[in-house]
Amino acid sequence: MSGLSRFLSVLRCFTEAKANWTVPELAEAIVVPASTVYRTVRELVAQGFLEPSTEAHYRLGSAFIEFDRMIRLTDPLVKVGSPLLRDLVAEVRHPCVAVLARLYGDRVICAADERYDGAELPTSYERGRPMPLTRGATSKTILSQLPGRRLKRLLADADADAPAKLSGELAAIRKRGHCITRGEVDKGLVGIAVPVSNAELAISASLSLVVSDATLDERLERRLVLLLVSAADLLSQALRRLA
Amino acid sequence: MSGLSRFLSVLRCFTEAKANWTVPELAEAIVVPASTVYRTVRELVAQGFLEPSTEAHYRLGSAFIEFDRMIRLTDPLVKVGSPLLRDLVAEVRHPCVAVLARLYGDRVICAADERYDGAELPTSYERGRPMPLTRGATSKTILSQLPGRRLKRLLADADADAPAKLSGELAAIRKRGHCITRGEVDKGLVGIAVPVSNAELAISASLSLVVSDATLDERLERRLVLLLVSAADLLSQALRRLA
DNA sequence: CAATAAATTATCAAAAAACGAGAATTTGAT
DNA sequence: ATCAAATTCTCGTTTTTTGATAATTTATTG
Repeated sequence: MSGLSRFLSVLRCFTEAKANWTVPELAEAIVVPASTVYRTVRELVAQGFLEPSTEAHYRLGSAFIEFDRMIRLTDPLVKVGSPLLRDLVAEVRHPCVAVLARLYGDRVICAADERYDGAELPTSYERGRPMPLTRGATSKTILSQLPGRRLKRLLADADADAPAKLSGELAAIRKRGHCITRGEVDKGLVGIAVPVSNAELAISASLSLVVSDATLDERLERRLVLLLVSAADLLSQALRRLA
Repeated sequence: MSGLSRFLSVLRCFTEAKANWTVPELAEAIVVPASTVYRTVRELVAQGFLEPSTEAHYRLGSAFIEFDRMIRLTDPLVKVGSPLLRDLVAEVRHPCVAVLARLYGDRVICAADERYDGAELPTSYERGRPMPLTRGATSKTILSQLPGRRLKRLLADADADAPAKLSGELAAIRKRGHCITRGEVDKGLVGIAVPVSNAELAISASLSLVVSDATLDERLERRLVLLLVSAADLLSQALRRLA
């Protein structure tokens, strides 16, 4: 282990299931001598990525909150997209969650979200949560925009026969301009997504709405697609202005 | 330069003023050979802390969004405090910003905030923004809770004669249980803060309200102090339940 | 599609830092 | 003050990082 990965192997231990670690616990988990982990943890604490918690335990530190703010302030997709999600959800006037997502390594991450006021949809999509690459309208719509070589490499790593399974569907998304999937990510929920891209800023993302399958009729579906397309258009324009 | 600081010297370049960097620019800014910075940037990109942007430029990466989510899900102060801020602001029924802040190295950082619906207060306090250690009710209230030795060391690094200037004021906060400052951070704004602490979780924080000086009369001030004290009490109880 | 410029990665020997086992020290709770 | 646990320190050894340069890849433009 070396360089950054030495630190990440520690940071990645901090999960929702176990958010508090002692040094000996960390040492055992990542199979590294305690004296080394003490040194690593000391550096992480010094930089604010970890902080002391209950005696001898550590938790994630506020540096992440600081850098997250910097992203909210400077990332074009987040900065331009967040207010737009608010408007979109208001126009929808129906329980839903709006999501702006982008590629994140070999997964997709939600970079901004907005819930319709009071909507209690049990959706997996929430800001900062990595999601599967090949399931759901949000992810597939992102994949549909990737250049061939990049897509191929990505899918090869994910799943040997993914390219074959997906290529038809991705072509359909490119043709139709949107993607609708039912229950692929969360049972009983429908995802409707449209592409958002800006080559200059190296952004290929998707804008999507998640609604309950039960409350979605054809008429509403058509309306949501139209709203999404128009919102994505505004977003793309705003991004072009930034570039 | 070595270890983590090598990576941080790159990440700290990404600011609101300049959020996009090329490798040669970074190399010049931190005075390190380009070939070294290329390697450093590559590692940061691989871990998601940077991502490619406009041709040959880089911006902060989504890993920060991911870790920030983990903090929102697991940090006791943020997790318990956020819903409480919402309730507090609703009860205030007056333009204000509620802030939950904690110590962050030699500064104070806002870990959660909530604006009264539609309030346009031009306050500096916002989630993730580091603030000065010795100015404003929010910071002073945190300082007032620190053990003597820690406080001394902290103030010595900040300002040679800070201990003398502040000790009286901090004692007063400990006695009264709250702190009110006018225009110390933002002109025309008043900060009202109460301590939030839990020794078991190693939390010493403050809960505060920022309101416009012009709209604050004595009667309102008393009400806000009472609301804060009661909210802080609820928060402390909830934290004790977690510990 | 070739030509060109720019960005990025690879190479490799010298220099520096990390490693890890154990000792020494600090810290925190009685 | 005492004790146990946590943390830092020490230091020879091993491993990585470093940085100048060369090689390669990538993107652009005629």
